Amino acid sequence: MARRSGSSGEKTAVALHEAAVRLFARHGFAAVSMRQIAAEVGVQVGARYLYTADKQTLLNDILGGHMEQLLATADETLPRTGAAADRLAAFVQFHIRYHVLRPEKVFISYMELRNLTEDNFAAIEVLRRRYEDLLEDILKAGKAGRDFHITDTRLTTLAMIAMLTGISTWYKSGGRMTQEEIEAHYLEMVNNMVGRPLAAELLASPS
Amino acid sequence: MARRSGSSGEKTAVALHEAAVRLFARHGFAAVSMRQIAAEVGVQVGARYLYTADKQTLLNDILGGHMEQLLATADETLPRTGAAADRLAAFVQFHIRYHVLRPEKVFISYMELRNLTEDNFAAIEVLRRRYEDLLEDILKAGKAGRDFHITDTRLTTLAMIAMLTGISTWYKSGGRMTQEEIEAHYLEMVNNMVGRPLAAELLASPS
DNA sequence: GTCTATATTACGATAGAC
DNA sequence: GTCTATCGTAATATAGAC
Repeated sequence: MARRSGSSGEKTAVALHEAAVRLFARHGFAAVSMRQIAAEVGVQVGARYLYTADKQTLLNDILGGHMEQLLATADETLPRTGAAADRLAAFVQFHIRYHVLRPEKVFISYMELRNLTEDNFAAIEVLRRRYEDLLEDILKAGKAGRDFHITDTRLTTLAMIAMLTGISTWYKSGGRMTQEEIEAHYLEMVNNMVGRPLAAELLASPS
Repeated sequence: MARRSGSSGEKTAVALHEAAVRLFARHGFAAVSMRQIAAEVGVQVGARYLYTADKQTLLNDILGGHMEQLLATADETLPRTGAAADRLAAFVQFHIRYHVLRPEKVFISYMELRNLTEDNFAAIEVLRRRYEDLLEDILKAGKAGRDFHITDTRLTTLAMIAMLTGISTWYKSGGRMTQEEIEAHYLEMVNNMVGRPLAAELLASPS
């Protein structure tokens, strides 16, 4: 993705990357041509190949870049110590906010995995697993400390991530609920899932 | 694959449908050509058009057929009366079993929505919403009867369906857990989500 | 850094032979 | 019921001009 020098090419590089993300999200990788991406930013197809060797590399750059950035941001945002319940709440909030802000990249990163070559796919899967492990480590800590009542941390991890990521399939800002309300509600459901139905009990029997 | 001498059109029709499902699931609608589908069952591309008017109709037939069959099977399988908790358990079991048996159609029905024309998409969305409402009606009944402690039935519906459908992204028969174990575990999580952490409490403090 | 032009290949869809 | 042949279009990727 490096393409240096003080050229106007830097602007074009960014524009081409963003156009590709937008078009892939809307129509799918296979349905979008290099011509369309070029046209979207106002250059000809020949210029498109100055920035990425081929279409496969373009997809891999988008997916790999997304996962790398997700992991880097998670690393610098999430606390590594403290009560498991607090760490879980932090993860839920982080995951929702990060994904709701980048619906297109999230969508592509899930939908276009099968259009990666075998090697590229394997590398992305390693990153994906690393992200899942951030959550599973929290669940394991909570289970070990008897804060969480979980039968299988791996299955719960997958269930939670599927549930949380699903938000970005329907979320629109300005919808029926604010992002804060959605976060609060999903946190409540996540707490319930780990056997800490605090909010539910309070709501069910107010004193 | 094999080419039959006096083969009937009915066999070819079924084979072409199944080949399309398999190829679309593996490579995506836009990435698969009518030629490939025909070749997969051993006929030429000209014959492919004897069975479906065009590629868009083929996709719509697959997605529409899947949703219609899902709704029909749900209608004849799920109880419409009884305790909300029992109806919820029945829904969870039905959903998991139906989806785990048809991973390819489930995958396509979610991934290829954007490749439908506007009209076809709208029709599929109606069916999808109708299925979601089967679950939401159960949640509403449980909430009204104070069996479930739910803040927002619509949000909980979407969260549960995302969580349950996610199973088909990783499930392989012969994996670490049996299908029965997976069902039991997901039912436990679903019960927790609606504020009925029965299993978790029993496990946490056995007498 | 971007353009135009082009080589090569493949697509969806149809027509007419058998 | 299926085949072969074909039309018109568009794809990826490259070469060379400016």
